[in-house]
Amino acid sequence: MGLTKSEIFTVQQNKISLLAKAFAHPARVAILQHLFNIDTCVCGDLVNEIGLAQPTISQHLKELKQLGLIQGNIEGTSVCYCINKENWTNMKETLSPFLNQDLSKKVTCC
Amino acid sequence: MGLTKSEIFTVQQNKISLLAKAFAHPARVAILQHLFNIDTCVCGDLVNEIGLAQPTISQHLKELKQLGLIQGNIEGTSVCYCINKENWTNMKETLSPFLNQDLSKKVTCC
DNA sequence: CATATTAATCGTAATATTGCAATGAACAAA
DNA sequence: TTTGTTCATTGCAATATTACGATTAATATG
Repeated sequence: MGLTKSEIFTVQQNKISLLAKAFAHPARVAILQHLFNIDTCVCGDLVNEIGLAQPTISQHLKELKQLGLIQGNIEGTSVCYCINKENWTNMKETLSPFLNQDLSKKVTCC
Repeated sequence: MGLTKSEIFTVQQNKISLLAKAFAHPARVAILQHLFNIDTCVCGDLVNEIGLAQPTISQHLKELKQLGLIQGNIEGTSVCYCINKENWTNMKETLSPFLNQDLSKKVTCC
């Protein structure tokens, strides 16, 4: 086994879990925070910033790019990464109904 | 390898990634949604509701319980699960600064 | 052209996660 | 006590993820 049974869940449930997976590793959280903190796009200083090897960072960047949360273009010898604003907003709109489910009616009965 | 290097990241980054991991599987998303949707606590109908075997559901419940997002008490032969309101609120407060980082200053420069 | 720089990709090893059959523990009911 | 019900735990197999050395590809620079 070890294979998630995506087909028995709704599209929304799968979407939420895929987006959450992006944040489910501290390196990816750190990468995204760094992309938010710097003024310009990042051009390769992520490897120095975070203490992981270059192929590892590259792999995390690839995952974030595949999800659309970041984007990157080739800029001479280096690649320029930045947050994809539109998709970041869409991500929040997908997660929001789930995270902000109504707690007021809930009774802590156990 | 295959071992996340938690020690090189901040406490906050690790905290965010651990919480995100709770939502990084559609079964756990479905379980939490179900606990929100029903009026009372759930007493074992999760296995019927979601199409996974009982040990699998039990395992996902255990992870959610360890994170504090749900709580459960023994109630006769069955166990009663519900959302832990306080910890759910805390979780949102932990994720919020990360998810709601300021996009307005960002320029999509690549 | 030769060399340096930067980042992606490949290959591989180690650990983590997912899923379930089998079993066990606790309790209720006959 | 015996049986049935419900859920946790164990043990195991399969897949996924994480990490990095080695290599490759692309482009600067001398």
